[in-house]
Amino acid sequence: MSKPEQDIPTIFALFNEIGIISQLSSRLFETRLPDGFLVSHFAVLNHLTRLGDGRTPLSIAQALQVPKTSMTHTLKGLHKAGLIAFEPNPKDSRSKCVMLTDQGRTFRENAIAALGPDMVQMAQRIDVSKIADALPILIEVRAYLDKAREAE
Amino acid sequence: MSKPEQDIPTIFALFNEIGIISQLSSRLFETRLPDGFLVSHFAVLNHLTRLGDGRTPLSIAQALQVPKTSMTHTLKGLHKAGLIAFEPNPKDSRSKCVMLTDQGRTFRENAIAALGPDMVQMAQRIDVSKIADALPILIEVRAYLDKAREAE
DNA sequence: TTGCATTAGTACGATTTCGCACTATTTAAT
DNA sequence: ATTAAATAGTGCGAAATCGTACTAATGCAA
Repeated sequence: MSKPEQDIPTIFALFNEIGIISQLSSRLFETRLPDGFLVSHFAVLNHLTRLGDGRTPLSIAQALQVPKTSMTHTLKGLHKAGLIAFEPNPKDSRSKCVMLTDQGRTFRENAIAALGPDMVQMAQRIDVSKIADALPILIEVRAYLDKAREAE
Repeated sequence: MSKPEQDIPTIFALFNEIGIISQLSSRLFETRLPDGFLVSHFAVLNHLTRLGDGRTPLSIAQALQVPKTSMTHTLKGLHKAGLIAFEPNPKDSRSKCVMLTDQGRTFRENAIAALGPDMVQMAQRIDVSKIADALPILIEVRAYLDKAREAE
């Protein structure tokens, strides 16, 4: 703790691994999605399913840590595919609410099912309890970066 | 171990966190790089510094897990900026060797220095020993995905 | 040796991503 | 109430990313 410079290589290594795993998992995931859909699309559907729909584009963008202009584009794609619907935001007419359609929910379920075999295979080859052990610090790092970004 | 389906949510959570951390750290990193440079550029310079230059574009692409067409583009940018040089590959004339220039080495050092304050601050707020503990499983996951991809 | 499959790299085009600038609306201050 | 500052979302343009298809060189087999 006395010499934080010593810790820098460890932090670098973390970001290095995370960058590559993110790259690998996204690409693998996308091969399992229907043509024309990306992880960015799935991430929105998943977010709305897990935390509830009716959220605004901005709040989704912040949760997924992408610029709001990117979210506009992603939502446009989901809307064109009929997976989400827009409703006016009764509390703020500058804004909108993003709603999941039935097709959107089905799409997410199918996507998860399509990944199932990969996940099961991975669960058989990797000690998942170690992943569970690693999750808290990752969540901590995420929260830290999130705050550091706000404070910028 | 008996019911891998139970592990799937844990694996999902891992990829979820990793995706967001990757997003956050890349964006933060890029704000510290000179204008026009991205994490993809730094990653190549860093790779060549750590493991030695003289590698081929394909081997770099595989190490960083990006398509070779993306690597062609990234290398073009580094070359235009004078940070790398190409030499013919004596063992295979289809290929080339990517060499670091002095400017390339300096660029990497400056980039790391520019990140220093962020890293130090993070090392002060986060228990880095927990990061060190988490690294082995991340490396294992990376290696697994890497193999799973080859076997595709 | 000859021929065929494989490999390294690239050109090209489609799409994504994202920063900047803008409009419309809301909030806050006086 | 009026005005200024902040906010939500988008249009636009530039750049990155990546899949497909191609060329050139290599390796392998008969």
